[in-house]
Order: sequence, then C-alpha cells, then structure tokens
Amino acid sequence: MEYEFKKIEEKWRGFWAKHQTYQVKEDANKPKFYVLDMFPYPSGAGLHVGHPLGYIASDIFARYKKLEGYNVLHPMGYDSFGLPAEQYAIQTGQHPAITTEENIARYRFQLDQLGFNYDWSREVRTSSPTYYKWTQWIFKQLFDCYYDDKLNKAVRVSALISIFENDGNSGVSACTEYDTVFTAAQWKAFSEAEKEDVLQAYRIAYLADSWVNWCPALGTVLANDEVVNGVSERGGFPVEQKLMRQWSMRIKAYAERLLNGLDTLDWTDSIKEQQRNWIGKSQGCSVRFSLYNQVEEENPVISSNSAKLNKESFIEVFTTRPDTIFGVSFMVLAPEHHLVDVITTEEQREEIEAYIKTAALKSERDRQADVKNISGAFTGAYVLHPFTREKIPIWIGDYVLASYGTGAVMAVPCGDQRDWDFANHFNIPIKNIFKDIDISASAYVEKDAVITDSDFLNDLTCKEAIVKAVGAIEERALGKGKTNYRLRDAVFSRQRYWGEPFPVYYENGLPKLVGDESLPVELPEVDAYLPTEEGEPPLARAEKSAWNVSFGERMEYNTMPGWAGSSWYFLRYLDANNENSFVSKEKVNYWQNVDLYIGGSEHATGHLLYARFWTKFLFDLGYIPFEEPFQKMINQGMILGRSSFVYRLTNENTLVSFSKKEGLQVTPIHVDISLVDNDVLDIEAFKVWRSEFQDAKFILEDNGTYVCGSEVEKMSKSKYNVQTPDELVEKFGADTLRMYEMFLGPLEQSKPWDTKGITGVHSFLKKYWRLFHINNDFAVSEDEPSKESMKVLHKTIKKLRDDLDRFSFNTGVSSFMICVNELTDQKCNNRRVLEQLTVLMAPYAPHITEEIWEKLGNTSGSINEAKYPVFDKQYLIESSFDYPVSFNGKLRFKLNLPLDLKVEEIEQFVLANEETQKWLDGTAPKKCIIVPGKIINLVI
RNA sequence: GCGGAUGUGGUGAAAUUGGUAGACACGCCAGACUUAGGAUCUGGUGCCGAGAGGUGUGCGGGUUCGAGUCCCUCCAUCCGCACCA
Repeated sequence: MEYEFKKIEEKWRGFWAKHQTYQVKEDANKPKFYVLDMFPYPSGAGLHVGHPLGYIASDIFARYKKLEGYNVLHPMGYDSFGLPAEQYAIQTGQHPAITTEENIARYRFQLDQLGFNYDWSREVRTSSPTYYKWTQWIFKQLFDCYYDDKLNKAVRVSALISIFENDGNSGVSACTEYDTVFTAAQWKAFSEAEKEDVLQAYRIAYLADSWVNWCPALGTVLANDEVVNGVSERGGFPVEQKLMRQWSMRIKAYAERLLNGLDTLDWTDSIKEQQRNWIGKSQGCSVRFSLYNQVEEENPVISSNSAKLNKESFIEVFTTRPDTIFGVSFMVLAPEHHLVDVITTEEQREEIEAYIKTAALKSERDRQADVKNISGAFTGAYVLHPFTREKIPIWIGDYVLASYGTGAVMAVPCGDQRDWDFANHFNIPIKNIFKDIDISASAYVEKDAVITDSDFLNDLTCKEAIVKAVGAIEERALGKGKTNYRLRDAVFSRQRYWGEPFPVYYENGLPKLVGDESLPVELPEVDAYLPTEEGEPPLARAEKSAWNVSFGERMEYNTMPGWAGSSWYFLRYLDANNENSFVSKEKVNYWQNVDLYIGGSEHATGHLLYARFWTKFLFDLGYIPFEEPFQKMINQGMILGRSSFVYRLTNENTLVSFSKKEGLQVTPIHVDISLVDNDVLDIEAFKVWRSEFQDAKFILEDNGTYVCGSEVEKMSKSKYNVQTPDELVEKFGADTLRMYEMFLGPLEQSKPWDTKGITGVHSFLKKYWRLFHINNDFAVSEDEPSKESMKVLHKTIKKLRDDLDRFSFNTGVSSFMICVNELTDQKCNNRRVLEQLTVLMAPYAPHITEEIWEKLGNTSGSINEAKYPVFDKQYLIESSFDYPVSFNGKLRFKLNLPLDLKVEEIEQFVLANEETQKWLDGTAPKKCIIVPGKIINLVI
C-alpha cells in the first residue's frame, strides 16, 4: 500500500476528535507540564506558514512530555478583541463579533489540519462575555487596591481608608502621586468627591487626567508600547500628545519587582534586556535649588509672584551624578514644567511663550527626529546653588522631558553631553570640575575622573563623591537619595467599541464599580462603530436599554485595551469553564505557571510585561501561588517570504530570463510564487495572471525556460509571496509540513521560506512507510532484532531525547532521516526496532505514526498513550574505534584500534604504522597526543 | 551612540564539553529502471589541482599538541533602545 497521507490524516483527525484524545484532567499522581503558545489574533487573512512554526514546536514538545509520563496542559484560544475587526465593522457595518466568529472558524480549521494536540475543551476567547466577565472582575480588584511600599505588595483600599480615618496620610508609604499631607480629621471632613479624588491617586487602576498618545486616525489613545517611532504600531498613523481623562494602571508600583523577577526567568537575554531598558531604573538623588529673589536676596522668593511661590520657592531636580553638583552651570526645565509661567521675568516672557508654543506644536515624532537641533530659551530667573549660593540661570528646553523625574535638570555641561551641547549652543560658560581632563571639545561622561574645584568633594573619585554628596544633600535637607524609573503608568482606556466594557458606572460624576453579581457588563449594541458627534467613544451611542447592566447617570464609555484580556489568559486555561471564579485555587495549585511559553519576541515590552504585572498583583492578593507567569520562553524566528521576480526591459513589454538580463536595463517585477516552480516560470499561467503580460515577449534561457530571480522579504500579499499551510497540507500532508517547518533550522532564527526542500522531507516519510511494507503489503519481522539495528535505534533515541531537551527540533528531524536511511540499508523490518522508532517519531508526525501504530496491532488506543523509548547505552558499546591520526593537527589517515588499549599501547601501534612512518619521514615525533576514543595527534 | 543577536558550500543547515568541519536535506552532475512522474534507486558534489597535495568556518591577530568553538581588534547584517538627567 502506498503512503496515502490524505486518507490517513483525515482518519486520525476524526479519531482524535471522536475520542477526545487530547483532553486533560488534573491528576495528582502525575507531574504536570504546562506548554503554552501565544494565542493569535484571528485576522481575516488566516494563517500563513510562519504562524504554525511555534505551534508545531510546542506541539512536538507537549507530545514528547506526554509520552514521558507528564500530565501535559496544552491549550489554545483567541485574542479576539482588536482593531482590524472593528475597522472592518466601520467600513461595512458588520458587527465585529460576526467577523471574529468567521475568522476563528477559519483559524480553527487550519489549526486542526495540522494535527495539533490542543485540549479544545479549554478554549478561551477574550471577546466572549464568559471570559471578559473575569477580566472585568480583575479590573475591579485593581481598582480596589493600592500599592503599599512598606509591605511591598498590593493592599485593599479599605485598609488605606481606615489608616486615613485614624492617622491621616502622613504615615502612609505608598506608590502615589499625591503629595499633600492631611490629618484624620481633615480626611473625615472631605466630601465624598474629595475623598475619591485622593483615593484615585492611590488606586492601582485609576482615573486621571494624563498626557496620552492620541491617535486621531484610529480615534483612540495608545499605550507607550503601541507607539513606535512616534507613529501607531498598527497602521503607522501620526500620534500626538493630548491631555485626557483616562483609566491608567499603576504599573510603576511594580517596577522594582518586575526588574528583579527577570533574574529568575529562563528567557533570552535580549528580551530581558529590553524589559530592563523599558523599566529604566536609575539611582540618584533629588536636589532642591532655591529660587533667587532679586529684591530680597536673603529671602529667596520672587516678589511679583510671591503668592504663588510661597508653597514652592524651589525647583527640584533629579540627578544620577550628585558628585558633579559643583559643576552646575544652569538649570533647564521642560517647557511644560508648571513653574515656567511663574518664574519667567517680564523681559523674557515673550520669548519664553513663543518657545513653549513651538515646542507644543511639535509632535512626539518631530521631537525625536529633531534631536540634533538644539533649542531653548532663557526665563530670566535664577536659582541659588545650594552649596555655593551662586546665581544659576534657569532655561527651558525641549530636551528635558516633562514626564521623567521632576521635569527639570541641573545642567552640568562638563559631565553631560546634552548639557554641554546646550551650553555650547547658547554660549553659557562651562565649568570644569574634573582634574586634568580637557572638556573643550566635548563633555567627559566617564565616571573615572577625580573631582576638583568642588569644595568638600575635592580629590575624590566619582564613586566616593556620589556617596559624600548624597550625604551632604540629605544632611542639609536639600533632597534625598532616590530611585527613578523610566517606566510610565500604562493608559488603560481606549475610545473604541470592540473591547471589554469597564465594570464601572458614574454617580454624581464619580466612578463606581458594578457589583460582582451583575458581571459581566456586556457590550451594548450601537448604531455605528464610530465616536459620537461630541467626540465621545462609540459606547456613548448605546441607549440605556441596550446595556445589560446600567447604573447611575451613565456607564463608562471607554473600553479596555488589547492587553487586558491577554494579561491573564494563561490562568483561564487552567479552569476555563469555571463560573464562580476566574480560576479555582485547586486547579491553579495543581497546574501552576507556564513551564514553556513559545511566541514572538515582538511582545517584549507589551504583553510580556503586562502579564507579569497582573500575575504579581494576583499573587499579592493570594489568588495564585506564583509571581511569574512564564518560567521559560522561546521566541521563534520569523519566517520570511521568498519573492520571485521577472525582469522587464525598460519601456518594453519584454521579459528577460534571469541569466540573460546582465547588462540590460530591466525593472524587477514581483510575480506570484504560485506561478513559479524551482524558479522556473509557468509562462502560460503568467500571461493569464495579469492582462498586461498577455502579449509580452520573452527572452528565455538556452534551454527554453524562463528563470525567475528571487529575494527574501517579509511575507505580504503585495509581494505575492505568501504561502499558506493549506496548499502544502493538500499537496504533501500535515506530517510533512510539520517536519519540514522544523527541518528549516533552529526555531529561534528567522529564515526564508522556501518550499524547495519539502520534497526531501516528504520522501523521508515515504521511506519510513516503506520500512513496514514489502511489495506494498504491511509486513514486520518478529525476530530478534540485529545488533546493528538496535545500535541505530538507540543512537537515535539518545539523540532525540538530547535534541528535545534543548529544543533543537531541526536536528531531531535529521536524526530520523539518518535512522531511516540506515535501517533501510540494513533491510530492517524488525517489529521491536520499528515500533520504538514509531513512538519516537509520534511527536513530530502524529498522523502517520498513529496509522503505523495501529497496523502494528495496537488496536485499542492512540499512540498518545505509549511510553517514550528509553535509551540503553549497552547497544552502543563498541570494541574498536577508527582513530583519526593527525600530524600537527592535520588529519592524514584513520587507524582502527581496539578501544581497550592503554595510551602507551596506542602509541606503539601508531608509531609502528606504515602510514605514520611515511608522514614522519624518518624523524621522531616531538610529542604524541593521544585521547583514547577520540583522537591521535603527532607533533613533528 | 548604547545594548543584544548572527556571520560556516550554490541553498537551508550540522558539529551539545576545545578533538575527524560541512552530518541531514535541497539543488546540481552522471547513471539505472520506467506505466514518462513532482516516482524509485545508484554514484558524485566546499574551493584550487590531472594527481600527489594544497586550502578552507566574515577580516586580522593571540592562547593551545589541536580553535567554527576560548581571548583581543576590526568589518558586515539584523533586532531593540535612543535626549531618561
């Protein structure tokens, strides 16, 4: 019988579905293993061959672990809220739920075709109310907690309120931007609105006016990780800064733990480094510079604005180089700094206001593009140096960011290149406080200098000076040692329709949580998926009656961002159908966190950071027993497309074959890869493909074919280089495609897709099939296996285990090929050998191995229930070895010698050898290196 | 500029601990069989050379009996970050 992959694969897909082969239950008697794929957004285009790469790898690994006796959880679901379905809805009026449903059906069909062992009874969809009910519930917990810096964890707001009621807020150490001190009595006197205002400044999920990335084209705000180079990640639309009342997540509170936790994770350095970068911890010190008062020098308050300045007669800066405090030549405030307006003198006001205006007009992107362009303006005001009492001019400049630190810097041009450039540009004198260092051409940014001209810091190294300076600053109450993070709180609302509604309503203008018993708040029907005329989000269009839950004056009109649902989905799989809790204690205690997570590296500062944040939060509240969601992660590389080109003569409808275009003026044109086989163009099909080529002339190769050129590019529709798995499954079968995708190379590496090699893998499967057949009849021998065959088998077992344990899927495929080649050469059709090989191959090629497994007489069940073969080294024991004999490290010949020889005996044999004598040419070797079982090297 | 990764035949790649470089596969060349197919099988295939042999893992150095592997310098490509005080 031929290898009829279509029949076989269809048969087993049906079998697995019918017998629910891949459903898993908690089992205390077995060790658990949790393998997870990053779940996909179900787009309209379906899967291309790049998507399944990671899924195949995780599937192989999950199957391997299962055969090894683990209880393996391997679920799949859909990140089904998102912009494309909504954009489509805006264009067509079709409800995004319908589009999403259709796309999911197509994804599911494609995934099933590849024979994955997902437990579909645990499927989750972030857009399903039964799922987002719990996303809303988690949001409620985030709203109901603040971050206590002393306990270093999230704590209920009710606890905070009772502290306020008893002691006010002076003793509270929490992550908050609230900096006014109140007493218990004052707290009690606050109105409800005032109290809520204070609490918002503490809550982990909070409502606040914040500068956000507003994307007019998408009609929504974006998180920092969704903005790339000043444009939206999706669509590449311009993004501007806008002050809006928005929900945010106080992820800042977790900055330190998010940073430290990285050390416990088995992730690539590159991703960890990206997260460290994003968190951006820097240690330094805050310093307050008193404002200089021209009228009354001893009482540093500017008279004209004295009323406003009474509270703040200083500018606070953050610096990582307190050792350079005596090198301060000027101050720079961000144009948006709240004191700019107050301190600017009348003479400078016009210039400052003009500058602020131009700075505000610049988009984020312009500012970034304009780094080399130094700009700023002098306010006319001064601060006093805290130690020298010198007058220091205050400038504003857009190289200082309002959102980092205090929005103000003490400029030390001798030690900071940006400050140096600014001083140089505006002719501000530069002080040098580094001994024997020339700063006439650029700042000296290394930390290895010795400090001079700096009073009590003289002759200290930077390191020593930093410690001493911080001490002095703290002693005089000018500031204190401080850690800053670049990580910003994450904006959590979107002005869109297709996302989770908030479990929030407004009463007297105050946000209130919807009770648990009313969850989920479902997405209401709207008449259009567009903002209202007043610019309110689409949900504002919904009639009161359209909401399944409606309280107060109105419901929250924003929806949650894409990362809400994906921040905890890995937990829902553990207990996907639980109606009483997002996950039961019992199940989460059994399954724990993800042992192996496979997905792309593009989520480094988005999903992967947010999921870690929510996990830590849920851990703090005691809902889950671990702090990190994904213990080990592998980032699969991107599969690139291989585009084909034809070459058209400039200004002529003549197409020139690849090797004939030399020296001619030609334009390369993308041609659909389905018209090209092994770079040879199907000319007739090509003529039909696009009408303009109908009458084209061709300059062909000498053998009469048209050969196309090729280039490796990202897969995209416009380049006609998209390869879907569907056609390949149709042509070669899922087992071939699975193995071929693995065979392409290391999982982590990006590689071009090229179907050329797929026939090799397909032939291999046919060759494997033939091992079991004589003249197309199934036949295996029941005899004792030969020594040689057992050796081949066990060599393969060892290799496969080693390869899988280090996630080297490509070398595994090669090993199978070698094994089948060798067994074919041996004419081995021994049951005991082939049965083991079949189990070994089952993770890679589940369909064909099920078929063989059944033919071998295992009629009752699936090969999924088999035991993974165990390596026995006795089969590999050799009595002799082909020693490579080299001279000065160069291999000359091989010498077969028994392995039980002693080093001296080997030496005798080697020296006595004729070949050796030839190469020695009568001289004695200077040295004889012999590594038994490995190598012989003679130094001459 | 900073950080990370990667450089091996015509192509995808292998070499796990410093020990036979190029396994396995594609492609190509030659051949067998043939129901002429995108089937199967045999042999060859890094480069130079008729051969003996020489040479060869981005470049140049170093350590070592021995280096794709370790160290230093440089180059190229990709990715991330980029006024973060």
